[in-house]
Amino acid sequence: MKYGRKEDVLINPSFYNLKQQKQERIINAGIKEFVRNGFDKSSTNAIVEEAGISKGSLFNYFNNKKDLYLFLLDYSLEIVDKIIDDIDLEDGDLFNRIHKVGIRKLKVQMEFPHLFDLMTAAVAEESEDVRDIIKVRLSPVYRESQNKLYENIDYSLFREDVDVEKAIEILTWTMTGYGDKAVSQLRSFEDLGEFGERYLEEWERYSEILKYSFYK
Amino acid sequence: MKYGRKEDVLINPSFYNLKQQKQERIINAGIKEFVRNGFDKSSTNAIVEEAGISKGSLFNYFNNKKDLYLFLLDYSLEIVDKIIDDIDLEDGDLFNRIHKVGIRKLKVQMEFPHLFDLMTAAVAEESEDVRDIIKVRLSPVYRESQNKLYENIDYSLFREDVDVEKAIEILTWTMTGYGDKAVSQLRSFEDLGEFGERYLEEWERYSEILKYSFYK
DNA sequence: AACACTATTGACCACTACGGTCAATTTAAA
DNA sequence: TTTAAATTGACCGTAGTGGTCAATAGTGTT
Repeated sequence: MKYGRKEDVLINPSFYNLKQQKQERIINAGIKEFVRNGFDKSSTNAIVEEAGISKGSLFNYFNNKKDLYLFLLDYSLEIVDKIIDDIDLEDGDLFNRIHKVGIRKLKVQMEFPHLFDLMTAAVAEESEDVRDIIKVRLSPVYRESQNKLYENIDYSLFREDVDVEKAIEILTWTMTGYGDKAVSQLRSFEDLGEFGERYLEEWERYSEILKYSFYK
Repeated sequence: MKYGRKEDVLINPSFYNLKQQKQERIINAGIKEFVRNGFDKSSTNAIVEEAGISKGSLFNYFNNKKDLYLFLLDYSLEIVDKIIDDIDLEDGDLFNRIHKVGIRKLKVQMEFPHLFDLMTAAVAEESEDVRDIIKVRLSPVYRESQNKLYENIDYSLFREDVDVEKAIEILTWTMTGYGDKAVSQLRSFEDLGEFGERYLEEWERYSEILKYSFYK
């Protein structure tokens, strides 16, 4: 057989035959461990324990630790790609655009809480085993996302006396800041749907403050 | 001898006889490793390598890994305490107060780049060997710092239609955001003094934007 | 009930890195 | 030259690593 030999692919296709719930448990367990400890110091034992499967199963689905990592990275990048693709370039209002992206991100985070953290961790990853290939796979997505998120933005909506670049930075930092705060409070909520609504609603308050400050 | 037995103290006093430069190298190496990997996964081998001393020396100065960690934590907390004590309660302008604290923090970070990160990492530390004692030592300082930083602030300076609580959050997130950005750019500068000046100068730009937005 | 086939397990392997020790060596002081 | 103190790094028992694979459990077919 020329194509599809086991050595060529990251993953054993039988992984996709698992119940979706189990797939998600494995994906989340892997992401969580790699985010927390980086590639080298992450333990496959810890992953199987968190996922509630055996070591043998994990290494049945994935050839080795590295392939597992790369699968998770690709998995995350595809999701980001979809979000980027969905950006509506017609709407030049930065606050609208960020709000829409926020909704999409939130929905993903309900299923995969640390998925976006994996990408920021990957940027800082130092392990020689994966550093080079991370760069190859990550940088085009990064470039694209940065470009498209700010493409065709209507800067005339901003007040003339405000430094647009710095304003956008403040907006970004506020977003991540509020995101972190929300995640840290998430433990107390059981109904993630309700939490999501509250989250988006309260985000509007922050957004309004900055919009009032930065817009004409 | 009743007091000062080696078992009772975190540190062998001969550590203080070392040249200050060497002390700082050891402190920074330890902080860096513990911040990056947490207590359990931090390696004393990595620390001695980074510090440029031998394993025997490290365990001569400190009884064990745990005492080293606690020494570094206490060392950091004392510095934070000093900064808190220096807050001028007469000045009710939040922006002024934060600016002054920022200057103090910056000076510390010139000598100990990751010192404040050790405290935020300590909050999230999960190792059972140190988790309990961290809480005991950390929480009073945290409480004090939060209280005093916002004590006697003149809220009448804020516009009536702005949510002060959220405004302060935005200010905090902008501070940490810009701090992170600055640290990530720090590699390219050799003269830390000059960098510090630029840093504070540019911080003023962000501060002005928010001040203009939030104040009457 | 008996069979065939796949999915899943966890004991096990060779190996690496760990925290900590201490006899031997270097350095500094007297 | 002698003595004392500071520093080293080879070495120890232990624990945890990524990965394997014979054995077992589970499922569907006849």
